[in-house]
Amino acid sequence: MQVKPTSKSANPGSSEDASGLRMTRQRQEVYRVLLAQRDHPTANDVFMRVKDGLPHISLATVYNCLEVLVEHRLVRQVNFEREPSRYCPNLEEHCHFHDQHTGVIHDVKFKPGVRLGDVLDLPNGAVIEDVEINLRGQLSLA
Amino acid sequence: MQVKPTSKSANPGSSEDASGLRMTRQRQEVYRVLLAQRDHPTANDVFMRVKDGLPHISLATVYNCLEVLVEHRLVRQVNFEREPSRYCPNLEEHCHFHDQHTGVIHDVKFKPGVRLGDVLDLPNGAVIEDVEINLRGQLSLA
DNA sequence: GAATCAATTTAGAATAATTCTTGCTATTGG
DNA sequence: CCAATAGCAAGAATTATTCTAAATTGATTC
Repeated sequence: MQVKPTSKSANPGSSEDASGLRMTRQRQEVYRVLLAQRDHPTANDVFMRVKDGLPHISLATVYNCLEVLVEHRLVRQVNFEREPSRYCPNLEEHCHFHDQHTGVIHDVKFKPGVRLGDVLDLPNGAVIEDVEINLRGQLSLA
Repeated sequence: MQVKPTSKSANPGSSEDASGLRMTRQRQEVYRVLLAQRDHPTANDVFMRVKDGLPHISLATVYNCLEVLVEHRLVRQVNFEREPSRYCPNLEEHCHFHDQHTGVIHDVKFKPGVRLGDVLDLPNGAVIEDVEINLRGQLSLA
């Protein structure tokens, strides 16, 4: 029934940011919350924080927003074992160290110049799309 | 009702193996299945395979056995994203490459002499208890 | 401004891997 | 043999996440 040309109805120009993502109020808030407190919160943590600014937001929406932000590579999803996913706005190549004493997750950078292929005996022709390195241990004071 | 046919029922004489684990028939079967087909099966995969030899085993028991084997470090638990856990009897230090084209998970060894501390900018005083490295990508034929 | 129309949000239901509970059986040490 | 402990089975419970369906939004075109 639509006689519409619909040429660009789906995704109007000025509503998207550089990564092609429509920045709705909810997505903004979710993203803002992640940037504001970089402690690798879970979806539920984010939910609780976002409610300050958007009291009517639903948990499903938080999940949707996080999913979209991850897809658009503005945010990384961090999984430790089978614990609830955590979210990290640090886009630098880095990995995660879970201090099991404090529960804190630290970002850990690679030393400069390190390349995976130098370190791992990768199968021939392997094209790596994604790397996830998770460490568990503790920070001894000694 | 039965007056105790102890001698050969389920668990012959020496009950524990080197790792202090009581090797029941169920744990044996679970472990055997993991060793027999090293394709990183899920708990449910293991369940189905074990049923050949032990038709009455329950899924809960498979989970229990896997948990115990992991605790005793005879088996490693492998988690990719939030997918069901997989189990790996390869005890060598290694990591995992998930070929998203075939779904196969390959074991990947470190190149000889590589140490984490050489590669990562670890926090001062970090004692690493466990390392998990997961790669995703594909094996290009070219 | 009104109509349009896909994208988005929402609330709640559904899903599914895993864990827990309970009762029972087997095994071990005394 | 007996008591104590460990392990097993079946099914219920848990829980992070996803799905569904209906309502809303908002950019664009008329």
